[in-house]
This record gives sequence, C-alpha cells and structure tokens, in this order.
Amino acid sequence: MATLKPIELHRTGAADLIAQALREQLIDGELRSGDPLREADLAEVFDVSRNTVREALRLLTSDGLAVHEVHRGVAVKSLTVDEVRDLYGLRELCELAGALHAETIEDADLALLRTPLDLSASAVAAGEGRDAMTHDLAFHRAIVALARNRRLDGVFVGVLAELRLGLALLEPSSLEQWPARNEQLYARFAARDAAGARDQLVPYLARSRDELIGHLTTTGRDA
Amino acid sequence: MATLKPIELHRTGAADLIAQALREQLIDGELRSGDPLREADLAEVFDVSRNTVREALRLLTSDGLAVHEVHRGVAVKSLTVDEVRDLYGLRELCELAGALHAETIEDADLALLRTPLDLSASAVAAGEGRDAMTHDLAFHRAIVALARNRRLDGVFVGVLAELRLGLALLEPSSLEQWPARNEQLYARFAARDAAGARDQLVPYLARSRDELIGHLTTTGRDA
DNA sequence: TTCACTCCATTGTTGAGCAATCTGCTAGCG
DNA sequence: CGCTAGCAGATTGCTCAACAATGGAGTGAA
Repeated sequence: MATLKPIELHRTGAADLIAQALREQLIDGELRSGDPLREADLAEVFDVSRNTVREALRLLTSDGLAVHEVHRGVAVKSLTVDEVRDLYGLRELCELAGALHAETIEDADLALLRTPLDLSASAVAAGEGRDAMTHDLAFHRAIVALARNRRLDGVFVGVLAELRLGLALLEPSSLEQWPARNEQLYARFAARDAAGARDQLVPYLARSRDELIGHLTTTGRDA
Repeated sequence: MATLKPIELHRTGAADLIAQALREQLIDGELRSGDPLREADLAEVFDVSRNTVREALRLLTSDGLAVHEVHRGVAVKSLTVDEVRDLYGLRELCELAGALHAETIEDADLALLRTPLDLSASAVAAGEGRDAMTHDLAFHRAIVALARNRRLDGVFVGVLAELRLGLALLEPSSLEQWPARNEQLYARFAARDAAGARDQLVPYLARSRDELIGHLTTTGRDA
C-alpha cells in the first residue's frame, strides 16, 4: 500500500449534491426569496428524476431555506422581520457563547480567527461582495467554534444560512465598514478580553440586524 | 356558515405522518439506538411505497434522529458521550436564555410553567415514566419559551428530541427525584429571581447529563 | 362584481425495474 | 488451521411512467 487515497470519506448521493447546488445558488442570490422551486423544472435542469429532486427539496426545507406547502410545492423562503429578529437573537447567543472563551484562547485559535479576517478584508478591497461575506461569516463561525461544541456550530451555520437569504440582497456598499469593526472585535480576542469582546459584539450584531431589517422594510414586505 | 371546521390547518403528506410515527416510536423506546430502518420493511408496515418511506427517512436524518450512510441505509442514531456533552451544553444555553427573563415573568407565563410541573409530578406518582418525562421536558420548554424566540424554541425541541434517544433508556427509578428539583427551580421563577434560577439550573443540568453519560458508559459503548 | 364551473399545471404517491454496493458465505490455497 | 478471493443474495440509489388529488386561472352566467 504505497499511497492511500483519503478521498470520498463522506460520499454523497445525488439528492445531497442537488441540495448543495441549490444552497449555493441561494447564497449567490441567483435564487431570490419567494422563487418557486418546481420539481419538473429542477429535474430537467439537473437531469435527475423528479423523486430525487423531491428528496433534495426535503433537505432544503428542513434546513429552513425553503418552505413547503402541500399540493402547492416548495419555494425559497421569505424572511419576515420577526424571523430576522429571532435569528439575530439566536446568533447573538451563539457568538456570546464563543466570546466567553476569549480568556483562555490559544494562539492556534487566534490564527483561525485571523485568517478569514484577512481574506474578508482583501475581498472587500477587491469588490468581491460574495467572497467578502463568506469570509466574514467564517470569521464569526470561528468565534463560535471557540466554545468547542459541534452541535452549537451546527446551529450557527444553520442560522447563518438562513440569514444569508436576506443578506444576499444588501447593497455591496454596506460591507465596507465591516473590516474595521471585525478588526476591533479581533483585537478584544487577541487581548483575551472576554468582557470587551462581549461589549463589542452586541452592538455589532444589533447594527447588522437593524440594517437588514431596514432593507427588508423598504424594499418590500419581506425578503 | 354555521359551524366552521378549524382542523387540518396544517395538512401533512404521508411522508410527514410516517416520520412522526417513527419519532413517537423512538421516544417510546420501541426503536432503540442502532436499529436499522429498512426501507422495504417500513414500506410494508405503513403500507406505502418505498419512495415515500425514503422521504420520511430523510426527514428523520435531518432531525438528527437517524444516521444515513450511502448504500448502507438509515439507522436510529447512537449518541456518543461527546455528543451528549455537546447537547447538554446547548441545552444549558437555551434554558439560561429563558432564565434571564425570570425577572420580568408575567403571571400567565408562570402558569405555563406550573401546569406541566403538576402533570409531571402526578405521572411520576402514577409510575408513568414516559408521560413523566414528556411533561418534565414540557416544563423546560416553557422555560426556554420565556425568551420569546421561536427559532430558539425550535433548536431546543431538536435538542430534546435527540436527548430522548438516550433518556428513553434510563431506569424509571431515576425520575423520582425530578419533581422535587423542578419544584425548587419553579420557586426561583415564581420569585422573579433570575440569578437564583441560573444557579439552580446549571447543577441540575450537569447532574442530569452525568447520569445519562454514566448510563451510556456502563450499559454499552454508546446508546 | 361575484359566484360557479371547467380546464390545466403541478404536486402526491405508486409500483416496477435496474444498477451499484454491501455482506456473508464458500471454496480454494498456503 | 487460517486466510483471501470471489460469488450470491439482500439492500439501497435512482429512474421512469402513470394516475389521483389539489390549486389556480380563466370563462361565463346571474
């Protein structure tokens, strides 16, 4: 056994692949809130059977990214203002749980915070809105990961995925202030200052939330 | 329009019904961790097609109640010790979020805590282990509901559902101390004492967690 | 306008079928 | 005796075609 192939640890079926493809179209904004996801159409696009599409759609709906009404089909979820509020409440809970561990953060973990921060900043500079957001959210995921609770991580990625439904519609210009704010937040972690991180985080999230809510209420009933 | 029929607000398809039936068998302990869920068998039992069973199984796996390996099928999830630890960590987060609101709790909310408490106590007295646990968990759900965040509620019910996979295997005798401990907890809420509730809750959960972990490690590798 | 009805697109579910893959058994081999 | 290869049965992954059930849009009459 000269060389071993570590690939394909987690093989996935067609339904999972399609669900993932749809997820990516969601965060790219190619699929907008409210768009119907018709089984027959998707079956043709992905060249699979309708049954397989149905499985993929079940996955999306249980992720909370789509809604399913009997005999009326599946559509991309529309976030209401109340839902955004709840999502941000949960997001705050997750991130604060991570921030609690700022006291005892190790250098290796600090590096895991640093990397997406830099990537996000350069993406903002390059005008790559989608990448900027992806890396920004990775930064926050790294914060939550400090709590070392995989289940919590799972909840958080679910929250972010749903938030992205709305976040995808924000103007790119609103991203420009993020690097500076993230940098301030990072400084609190680097200083092992948990209370400071907390005090930084709460208004940060409140501001982000209000921005999204503002956008939702001006551009239309919901997103 | 003399009489209106308020039923069937949320109609459900066959797949949802089957998933729900399986969920109930899980909490009843009729299905134990590790049991395989074979498509053909279930299709015959529920008298539906294999495709419909597959959809139901997708739902269960995305609930975290079952695991799915490609070409090897679906089986009832086995909780590892690490997962139980993570689940309790998340559970603590949820319940503490609710306990924060003990200061401003209203009488109506207090009643919502009281009812499941009494139901649980009488179920324990009657030796109805399953009902006792159901109402006990409803009590804790009511605590989380104080945070008035539906998304948080959703996370919490998911956590409880997974925990029940292990909880179902506990001896009924270990339930007997619960009413007294719940009563103490309730007293803190009735006194609008958030800090007291918090100090009561943390060791409560730690004890419950250790009991479950102890059971897991003695009776077998995992649950 | 407002029903009532009809038609059509879409979903819900079935059943059969085949390829891919896993598992346990058996035969052969040292 | 132990070990490996390979065969056979069981199970899953996915497809396809069909039909029933439902919702929505359009049509026409009151």
